[in-house]
Amino acid sequence: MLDLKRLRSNPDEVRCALARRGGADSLSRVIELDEQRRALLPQLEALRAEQNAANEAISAAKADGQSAESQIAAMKDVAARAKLLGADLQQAEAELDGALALLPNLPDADAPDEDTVLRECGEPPQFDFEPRDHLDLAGERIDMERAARLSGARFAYLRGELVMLELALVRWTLELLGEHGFEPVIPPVLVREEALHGTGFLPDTEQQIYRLADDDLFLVGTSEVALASLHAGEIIDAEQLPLRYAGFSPCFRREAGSAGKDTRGIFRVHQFDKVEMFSFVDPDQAQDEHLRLLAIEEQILTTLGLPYRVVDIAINDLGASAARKFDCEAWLPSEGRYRELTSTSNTTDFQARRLAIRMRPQGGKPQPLATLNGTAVAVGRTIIALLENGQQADGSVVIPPALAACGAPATLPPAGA
RNA sequence: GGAGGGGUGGCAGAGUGGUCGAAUGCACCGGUCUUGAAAACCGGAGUCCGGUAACCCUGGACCGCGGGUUCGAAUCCCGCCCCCUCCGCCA
Repeated sequence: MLDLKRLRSNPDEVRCALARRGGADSLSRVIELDEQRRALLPQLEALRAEQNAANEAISAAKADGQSAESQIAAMKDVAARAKLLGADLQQAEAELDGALALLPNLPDADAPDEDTVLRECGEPPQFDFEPRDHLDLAGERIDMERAARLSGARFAYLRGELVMLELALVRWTLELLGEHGFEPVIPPVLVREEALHGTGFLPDTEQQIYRLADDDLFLVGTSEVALASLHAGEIIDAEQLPLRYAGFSPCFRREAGSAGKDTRGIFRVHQFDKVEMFSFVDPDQAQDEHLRLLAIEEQILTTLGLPYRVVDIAINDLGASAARKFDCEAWLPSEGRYRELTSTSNTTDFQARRLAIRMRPQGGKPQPLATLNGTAVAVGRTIIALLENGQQADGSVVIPPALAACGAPATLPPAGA
């Protein structure tokens, strides 16, 4: 949610910023509705003031044992007018809220118009054989045919050593994030609609979200939703910031509209596990924190020995809540190209405003804070990258030594062995 | 799932139609007193939306959330959310 006051006092600044992502038109509608609201509000408040004054007079009269019939009769009319005006105002506010909710966050001035590769790190492995893809390497340890029988397309059974690999990966990541000051969290994955509105996934991406109609609950596509809501409605002392959380949860995505895309394997599935970083910070620290999250993502990829590149995401692909976004894409030998593994967004005060999360500077007034999120490890895709980059001629896979300490096997035997 | 009870300011806790934004206590901040501290005493303090350039001032709103009744609602009525107790069920 954008700041109405800023929008009012600097409409041109906001319009220019929004124009970069094609949202300038809806801005005029918001301004119009805001003016409408502010025209109605004082009228209603004047009537209320009149009522409040009359209430005192009536109570005083009654206390003195006098009749207040004439005043009560007069106030009936005022009450009736206030009721009508109140209905108008309510309607105007509802329309304003609706229009405001449709406006995306203002992009960072540095966010590019086109995806921009910032750097490539690590060397894609050279094979003296034709590299296999992750499904071939995994064999029945990724069982999609049986999963399809159970649940339909884009589901998988993860089996055997790959389960141990996942658990080691998660454990290792949470420990690493702990060293960076992130508290581990396992959040609910079924949430109410407000949480999705608050994080900007609604009304932006409804077709991606599973809904349990009987219970009015939604399955989250990322623990970002639950972590952001952790402090919803709170005022946090500035000295307590930054607050950093590492959420571990399954994620659910309908993938409606991606028919035919990435249909082989577990690159794009309806359910996957993910460790997500989430930070609440002073707005002045938001850009630094964003770079910090990106650095951690890179540290993880580097330690896992995965070649990757960093992409500064184009404004049109930011999503409603992000002002700037960096993706890390890992090299996939079977495809001969980089594919998205992690993503980190600076959502500035956009989510904090919607969720009413504020900070209180020492002795000062509450003000919005900034929130940021970043993938630490998207387990499924990371397993893909580990399998494909660590593969040997015989189909076995060498697992990065860092994971051994958390219980991962040093090598995975070839499929079917 | 069944039966009851309850949601009031940072916390505890009064208030069942009228000068209630809300008693009282604790905690908090400032002051007086004191060599200093404690105690005592005095005072202050919430959030949001307008009027405003404005943290002064001023109008309005906020007693879980949303409606309704009424001249007037923390208080009465309806719906929803949440918490607690008992029974049943259950990983």
